[in-house]
Parts: sequence; C-alpha cells; structure tokens
Amino acid sequence: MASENLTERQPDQTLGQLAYDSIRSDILKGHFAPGSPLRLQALKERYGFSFSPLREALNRLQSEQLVVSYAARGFRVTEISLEEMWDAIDTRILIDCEAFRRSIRRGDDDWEGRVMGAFHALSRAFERNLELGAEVTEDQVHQLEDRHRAFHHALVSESGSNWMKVFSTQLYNQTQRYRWPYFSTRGGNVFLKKSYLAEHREIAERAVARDEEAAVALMAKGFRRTGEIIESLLKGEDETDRGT
Amino acid sequence: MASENLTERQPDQTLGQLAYDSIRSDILKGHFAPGSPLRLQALKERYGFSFSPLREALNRLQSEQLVVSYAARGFRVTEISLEEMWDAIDTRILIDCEAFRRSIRRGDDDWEGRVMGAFHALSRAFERNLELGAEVTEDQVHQLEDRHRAFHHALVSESGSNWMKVFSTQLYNQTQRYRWPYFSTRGGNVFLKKSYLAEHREIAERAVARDEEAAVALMAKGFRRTGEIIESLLKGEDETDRGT
DNA sequence: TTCGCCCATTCTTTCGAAAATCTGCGCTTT
DNA sequence: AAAGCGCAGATTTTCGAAAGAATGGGCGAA
Repeated sequence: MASENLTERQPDQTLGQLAYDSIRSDILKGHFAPGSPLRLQALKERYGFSFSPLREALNRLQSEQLVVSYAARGFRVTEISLEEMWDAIDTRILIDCEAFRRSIRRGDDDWEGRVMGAFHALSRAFERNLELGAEVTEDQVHQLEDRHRAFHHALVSESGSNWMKVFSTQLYNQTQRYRWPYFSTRGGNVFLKKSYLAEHREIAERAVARDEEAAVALMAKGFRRTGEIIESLLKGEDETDRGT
Repeated sequence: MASENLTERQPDQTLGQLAYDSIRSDILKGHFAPGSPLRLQALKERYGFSFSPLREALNRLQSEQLVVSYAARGFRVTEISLEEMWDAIDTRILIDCEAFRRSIRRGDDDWEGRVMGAFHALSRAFERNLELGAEVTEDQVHQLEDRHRAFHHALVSESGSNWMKVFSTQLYNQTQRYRWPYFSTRGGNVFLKKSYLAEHREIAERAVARDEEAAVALMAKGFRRTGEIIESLLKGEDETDRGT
C-alpha cells in the first residue's frame, strides 16, 4: 500500500503529515484561494493520497483556523477580510512583542548570531528580488517569504515559552495570507520594499543592542504599517504604488 | 452505516465531531492521564466509533496541544509539568487580561448581565460543593468546572477578537488539566475555596464597575495564585491544606 | 553471559468501497 | 408563476480490512 512512496518518505514522516504540509503550503501560497472549497476528489488527484490522510490534514488545519469545516458539506479555505487581518495583526503584536521582549532579555550570543544571520539571508533574498523586478520567479518570492519567516522566528525564538511559539507560528501563517499581494510582483514597489528591509534591519540592530523598548516598538510599528499597506492595496487605493 | 446513531446525533454533528468532544472531555476530566497512550482499539471500544473519526479527533487535539503524536507509534495525552503549567499561565495572563480589558471597554449592559449571571451560577455551584464537602459527586465537580469555564468565558467574551477567543479557550483547556487536583475533593479545602470564590466575585464587581486596571490586576493575580496553589499541591507540600 | 538478529505479535496508517448526506433540477400542485 | 416534493448525481463521512511499522521475546554467535 502506497509502497511507491517509500523511498520519498522521510523517516517518521507519514502521509498524513505530508498532506498537512502540502495543503498548508498551498493555502499559504495562495494556490487555494480564501473561501474556495477543498474537495477531497480534487485533493486526491492533486497529491495522490487517499481520503484518510487528506482528511486528517484538513482536520488539523481546521484547528489552526486555516480551514473551516461544514458538517457533511466538506472543507473550505478560511475567508480573509480586513477585519480578520487586523485581528490577527493586533493579536500578533500582543504575542510576538512579548516573546520578542523575552528573547531580548534571555537570548545569548548564539541567539544574536541567529538573528543577524537570518537578517543577512533575508536581505540577500530581498536584494535579489529587487534586482530582478518584474522578472522575479514565483520560487524566488517563496524563498523571500521563507527567509522572512525565519527572521521573525529567530527574533522570538528565545522567549522560553512554548505557547507563545505555537501562537506566533499560527498568527504568522495567518498574516502571511495577507502579505501575498505585498510580496508579489504586482504589489510592492521598490521604495516600499527598501523601507521594509530597512525596518527589519533596525529591528535586528535594536535587538542585538538589547534595546528592548525600541526593538519592541519597532516591531509593533512594522506590523501595523504592513497592515496599513495591505489595507490600501486591497482597497485598490494604489496611490502609494506610483514609485514603481 | 452507523444508523443506530441517527437519533442520538444532533443535526450537523458528525461522528468525528462527537469523537473530538468526547476525547477532549475525557482528557480534561483526567480520565486519560497525562502521558498515557491513546490506543485506537481502546478508543474504539470506549466510544464505539471506528478508526477514521477517532483519528480525525486525535489530529485536531494534536493541533491544540492536548495530544502529541509520534509517527507510526500513535498518540499520547500531552504530558504535564510545572514548567508547562507556568508557561500556560503566563501566556494566559497575556491573552486573557488583554481580552478582559477590551471587554470592559466594549461590553454593554448585556455583557454586564452575562458576567453577573455567570458569577451567580458559579457561586451556587461553589456553595453546593462546599456544603457537600467530601460527599460531592464527580458530576458536581464537573458542573463546577463548567460554571467556572462559563464565567471566565463571559469575562473575555466582548473583546471583539476572534484570535484571542481561540487562544483563550485553548489555554483554558490546558490549565484546566492542572486545576483538577484543586477542584477535586481531596485537593482544596474550605478556606481556599471560599477565598477563590471571593476573588471571582471581586473580579466580576470590578468588571461591571468598569474599573479596568483593578479588574485586570485581580485576574492576573488570581491566575498566578492558582498556579502557586497547584504547585504546592503537586509538590506534596500540603501545609496550606490544614484548615480542611 | 551479552549482544545482536529475526520473527511473531501488536498497533498504526492507509486504502477502497459502502453508507449517509447534500445539492440541484424537474415535476407536480396550488 | 411560486412553492413543495422527490429523485439522480455528486460529495462527504464512515467502515472494515489490508499494508506497513514498531515492540518484545527467543535464539544463536561472540
């Protein structure tokens, strides 16, 4: 059964886990649009798993609010809305800023190194995307997203709180769905992207300088600003986009 | 298939949902002890569902950190530890106090009514348990737990944040696992229980008086105190328990 | 004796199909 | 024409069994 997958499977990796990773990734990448139904037959054809591991994955995603289920009527990708976005951002400010604060207090040299390393990788990915402009491939956008995730993860990684880590990850995933128009080619412009990178540099610098208040304030400000930019983009008010 | 359950099933209630509710409840009630394995065959015999809905339930519980899964070696109830408890309590202070603060600001008369109503029901359940002393039945302990949950839910119910509600519920469930020795007959004593009720009364009164700072401070203090009491109970330092 | 290997057993994971449920269309009735 | 009914097709949910992994005990080699 499913023996053809044996070689591809990592040890300790079940099909259910694989399905979970795949579907989540596809939702975050926007392959499955918010609100769209996730039909089992379609998922089976896309991934090659049978219903059981797919349903397990969908149930996990349901608990993480990436998917909603309707009894006997299947699953859908959770809708997005400005209201939802601001709720996620506000809650993320609450969680991530506290976890960041604790990391600044508790983190050792190794943590500083991870933060600066993650920032370096992020800035490289940023530069590459900037240089390429509209020529950027989808893979490169996703790599930038991964670097961005790794950077934010590093910032809060020494909070010492497992629960904050869990919630932080969940909220990151949620807000990533909204960042899509921002990171995509169409969305951002050079000026915005450069200031975005500068913000992140400042955060990293304040963090390793152990300037708790400034670092946390910058993080909160960054989250809010991102929200405002996305709000203007989603509303079709692309005035800020002229510099492109 | 499973036609014998038709009458018992609520509309829009699948077996998977039922299994989820049942297993979660049994974990929270302590029927499945922390760290104990959740074998599918045993669950099947206990609830009468086949593997599929049971696995769906376990996968959801895994996302909520009530269960951990080990690839190809099944599921276990998440372990408890003092460290984990304090993490949950600290994070709960962060989330619930913020949600409480917002509810105090935003809540209308109806909210005040729900808070006072929930407190009233809580105090009645408390009194009943106090009167019965060691004679209290398990069901009554569970009813007290339900009232307690309803009260705390009411306090934060007008935060306007869906994410805080989700996290608050999750953390409530987690901390409930630790409150078990506290609410159980053996654990608490009359003096402790009375002061516990008095704390909750104060919180409710400060809430409806819209005394934001006092109310939030009391809530945080209550969470911490509960943690300390449980810590002393778990460590076997039952000195505080003499008044019984 | 001790270590490592193999096999039987137990348990999890996955599959394919049956049962239950939902959806939409066309029919009838008012 | 509008509302109600019922059936056919599509979809989800559930089951039972097969396949795949882990566990533990017994056997043989060092």
